Amino acid sequence: MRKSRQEAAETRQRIVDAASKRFRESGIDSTALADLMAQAGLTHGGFYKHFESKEQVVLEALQLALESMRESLNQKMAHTSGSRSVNTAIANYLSPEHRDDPGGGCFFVALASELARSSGEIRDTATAGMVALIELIASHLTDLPPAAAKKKALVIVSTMIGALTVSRLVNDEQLSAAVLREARKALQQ
Amino acid sequence: MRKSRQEAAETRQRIVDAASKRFRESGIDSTALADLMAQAGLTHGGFYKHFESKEQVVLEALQLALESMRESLNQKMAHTSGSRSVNTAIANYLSPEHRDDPGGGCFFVALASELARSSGEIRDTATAGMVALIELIASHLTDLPPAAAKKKALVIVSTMIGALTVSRLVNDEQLSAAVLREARKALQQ
DNA sequence: TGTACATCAGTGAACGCGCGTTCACTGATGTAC
DNA sequence: TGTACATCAGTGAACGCGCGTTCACTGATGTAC
Repeated sequence: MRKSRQEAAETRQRIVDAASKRFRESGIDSTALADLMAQAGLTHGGFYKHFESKEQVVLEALQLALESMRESLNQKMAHTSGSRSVNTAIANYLSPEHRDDPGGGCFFVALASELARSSGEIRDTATAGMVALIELIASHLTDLPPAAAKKKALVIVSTMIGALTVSRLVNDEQLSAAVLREARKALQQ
Repeated sequence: MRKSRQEAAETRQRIVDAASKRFRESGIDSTALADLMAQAGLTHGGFYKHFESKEQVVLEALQLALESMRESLNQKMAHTSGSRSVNTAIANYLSPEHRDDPGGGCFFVALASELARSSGEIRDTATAGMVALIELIASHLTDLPPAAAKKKALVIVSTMIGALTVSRLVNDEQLSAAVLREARKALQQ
């Protein structure tokens, strides 16, 4: 039952895609490899034909999610210029749609606690992804000199991550919506 | 080897204390009951003499941590009045000491992702704790009318939680310190 | 107050389950000639 | 281009381990009289 190289590469990609989504939805520890493999239409035994360990697929899933968030924000920000584009990014990030789609959303918020306890390459990759996100926002704050733009971007990113976290945490639809709305209003200008 | 009622109550308290700390340090799933019991100086078998399930000790550990955070903030805010007291709360929350003591700090940040995936009483308790925290902050924003104070408190709490999350997530001491500092500057006034 | 019995906090072994990982096997694909 | 062999993607069973939970047991505490 050997598969062609292309099929194998596609399989591998399907596993990483599934991992990236399921980890964000259910947490890393709570997601079994058998579940990922089933999601990709396979049985669990074949996992190690593609990855050395669970940790490796975590790393690749993280990389994929970070890249995809960066691209998505970049694309949305491309339509407008300067600080208006930052407003667009904020509005997209702090939307009910993002809140209700953890599997397709920000990896930092979906897995903040697990990432904070990680180490090695995963921690490094998460840090690099965070730096890239901050720099992406800062680079669009063209009204400010670079140093001030970076400082402001730190606050914007912190508030975005915190507000999304809180909006997902609470059980109360009204409060959840209010958190997103007020954070948006506070950050946009 | 039966223990007196008082000793048993003390044992129970020790287990909840250990749980509250270890859960925040290592995550709920990653903390074994045997570990909690060892922390309390016991063997694992006795756990069910005090609790019905792991979920129950999670709930009580959460309640304890929320209450303790509320009390600690309240106490620190009592020394000054009005919006100055909010500055004190912000400074304490967004401090390197808090960042470096997850086991004794904010439960929301230490376990955000696990709490967001929880349900039932745990979710309800987390929501109530969040509401209480927001109201605590709002009640000290005496410059503003209540509705505006609550809206502002939502943003303050979001930024505090986000900044602490980011400061713990990144691997880079300078960036971590800058996030805390800039968030503090942005929120204080 | 003292005595006899019931209760129950704590122990340590055991159970059952899920999970990461390994392994022998299959048969289609890739390669060497 | 065709043939023979090597490779290897995927299967499904099995292993080993950790963990939540249960259980029989112990002996000190609590209670009834």
